[in-house]
Amino acid sequence: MDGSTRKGPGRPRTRGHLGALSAKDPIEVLPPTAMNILTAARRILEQEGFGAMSLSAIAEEAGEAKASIGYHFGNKEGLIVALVDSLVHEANRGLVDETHRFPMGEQRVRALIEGEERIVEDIASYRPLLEILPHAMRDESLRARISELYAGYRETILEVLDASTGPDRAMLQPFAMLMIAMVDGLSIQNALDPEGANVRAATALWEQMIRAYLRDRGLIDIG
Amino acid sequence: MDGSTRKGPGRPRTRGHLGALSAKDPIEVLPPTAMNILTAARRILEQEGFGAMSLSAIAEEAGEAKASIGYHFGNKEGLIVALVDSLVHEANRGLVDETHRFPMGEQRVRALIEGEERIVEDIASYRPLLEILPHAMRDESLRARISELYAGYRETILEVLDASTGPDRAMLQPFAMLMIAMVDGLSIQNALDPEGANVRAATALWEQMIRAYLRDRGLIDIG
DNA sequence: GTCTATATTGGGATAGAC
DNA sequence: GTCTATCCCAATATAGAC
Repeated sequence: MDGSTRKGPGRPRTRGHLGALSAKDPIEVLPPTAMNILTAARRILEQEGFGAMSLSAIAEEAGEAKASIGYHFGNKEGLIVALVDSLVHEANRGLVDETHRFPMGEQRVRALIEGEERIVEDIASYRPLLEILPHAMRDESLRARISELYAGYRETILEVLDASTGPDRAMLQPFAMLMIAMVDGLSIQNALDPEGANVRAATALWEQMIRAYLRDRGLIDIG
Repeated sequence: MDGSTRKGPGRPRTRGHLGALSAKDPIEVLPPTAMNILTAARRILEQEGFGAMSLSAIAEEAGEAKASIGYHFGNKEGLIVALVDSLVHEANRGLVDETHRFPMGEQRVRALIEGEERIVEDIASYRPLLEILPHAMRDESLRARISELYAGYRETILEVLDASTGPDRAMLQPFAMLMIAMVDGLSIQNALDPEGANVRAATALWEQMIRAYLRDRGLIDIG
């Protein structure tokens, strides 16, 4: 249980605090074996869930020895933390990339909305996060990381709305929360019942409501 | 794995299909030992999560013998199914009770919105569902049950809006989905970061948007 | 119906050779 | 750094006495 006595690089890496959008942090710098293990763990998480992430299953999927997990990540908890870090980093970078391919303004808002609609409709994309959430709520270290991810989401949305600074910021913070909540909430309904729940109609309605709101406030009008 | 060869009452109970709001279905009719086990499992799920629901932990919490779980529920899967049934039934009844204490109209809509706000702000109330969701997505029998729960939610919301029948129904179905999605999504953000995320501001904004929408459509105006 | 005791499996961790 | 072999423990399931 006490990671401080272990050998190898697997001991908890010290890091001041997790910068929300740290440039190229996390894992591409890992030794190849560690990378294999991490991506294997991720595949299992995505396809079979958290409960299926046994060390044996991960080692087999990775084509590495089970003991190598201990060497590189200390223990299972260390592996999970590294995995969450990689998920968080990639998710955040995904949203940023998606929106920044367009110049500020209507186009970028469009890209944001369309990106979110795509996430809602792609069941697999929401799965890893949903698998991790329950554990994150019981583990302070995971909770903080996922929480940073959400803060980064909110920040990106504000930026897309051209409100990352300025007087609109306070007003649009809750709006950003609603945008994110809608993605999560509709993803759940879509995953539970893709047939019965008409997610497309719901996202269309939501888009209408967004437009009405932004127009009323004299903000960007996405026609 | 094959439940068909077991002894005792624990074999999978046949049921035609799960009526969304079946009057008093599920578990109050269980023998006392089974009830103890079920409520104990539930306490553990709420307080320590799905992963902590080992048969030993449940038996200890219930003050019953571990083997009695096998006798009454067949195996662990049978217990989980019964647990989800009880959660679903209670959750649905909760929403119905909450809204039906008022006459149709503005008051009932108010009760709906306030009930949802309370859920968002009460972290514990969302927990059991969030714990179960990942498993429900991998287990068809659980998925169907939770999916019925959501269909029941939608139905209740339509009824509160006085649109369970009639031409408004098709139009308001997506609206009901958004209402539910917002509860789920904001609950997540609140659980992850009660301090950093200003959930009250977000729910207030959402209420504004709801009102504007319903007013525009000439539907119930909740002043 | 309920309990004790046990069979069996699989998980995480690590020692020690290479 | 990597691998094999092993240890220890917890978990599910069930046999069989009561």
